[in-house]
Amino acid sequence: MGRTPCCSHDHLRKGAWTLEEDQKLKAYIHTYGPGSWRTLPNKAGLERCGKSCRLRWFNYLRPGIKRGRLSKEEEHTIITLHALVGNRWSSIAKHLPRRTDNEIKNFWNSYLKKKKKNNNNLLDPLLTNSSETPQPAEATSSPNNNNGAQCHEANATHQHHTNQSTSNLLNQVAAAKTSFQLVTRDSQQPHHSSTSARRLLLNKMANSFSQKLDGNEAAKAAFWRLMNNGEANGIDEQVRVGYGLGGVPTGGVVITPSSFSLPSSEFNYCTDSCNSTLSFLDDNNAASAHDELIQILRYEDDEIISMYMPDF
DNA sequence: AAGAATCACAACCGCCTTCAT
DNA sequence: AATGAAGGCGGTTGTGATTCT
Repeated sequence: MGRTPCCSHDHLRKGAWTLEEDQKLKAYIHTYGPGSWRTLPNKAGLERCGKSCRLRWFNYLRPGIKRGRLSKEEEHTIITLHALVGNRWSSIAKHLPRRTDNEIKNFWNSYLKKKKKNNNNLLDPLLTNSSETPQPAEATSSPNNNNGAQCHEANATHQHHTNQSTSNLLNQVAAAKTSFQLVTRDSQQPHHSSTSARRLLLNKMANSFSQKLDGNEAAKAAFWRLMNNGEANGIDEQVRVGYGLGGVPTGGVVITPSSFSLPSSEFNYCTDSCNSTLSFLDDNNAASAHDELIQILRYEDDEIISMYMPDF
């Protein structure tokens, strides 16, 4: 025998809440506090499902909720966190005080539509609604990816990138406004391993470019030159390694122009400029350090414009 | 000025996990 | 241990407001 039912769904109101209903809900919670959503509607004199009351309270009536347009900083935070954790709106919301997951979700969905409209000349699977876009027949799931939707999108992008010449891609890397983000499955790396993890991921990225584009070692060398001598090439990058994002089980390495602002207060990360002493890890060390790279996101002007799924 | 298109966002739906029974 | 509702969450829809043509 389980719990008693939350409420009979007969004769319950739906749709927009009236001012009177809001006042009843607020008055009840002010007196008795939130919770016990099962019994709340009856006690508060509301003809609503407890679930509906909870939603109304958390997304609209709760004190301290910040409404209105998101600031540029908040947008950056959302974009960055979304790149790391995906559509985990409640997790993202924890890093944006006074904002609700619903609001962030709404923002992202309308943001995506805007970006899709603005970038319709770019092959941009990350920003493309897969339900609206026919997928290539050969785009299949990769065992490296544990997210079905992202996997689908990522492989489509991978195909796109493999069709580009190395020089084209490196030119994009060289463009001051282009940056890459590497996202991994596992965030449980201890902080002290960040450096080796970063080196491993950079190494994989470089290998990926050389192997998957045209197998040209020169491409990898060029990639490293760009990464290691960014300043000399007019590139102003930083490499940041972040783990343990508020307990969210993900992490990543972010390579960005220094103008790209990460929510540093929310991350437990270390910052380290690329240097010329980066060494390639051997396979054994690599496996123990961090071999869970699942995707690379490409940014321009701080906005994600494509995603690359390596097939290591 | 009017209709169409787009945007913004509140609210609902359904699935999954947690937990009371 | 099994059951099933509550709670939490992400996806989606409906609708009023705004902008465009």
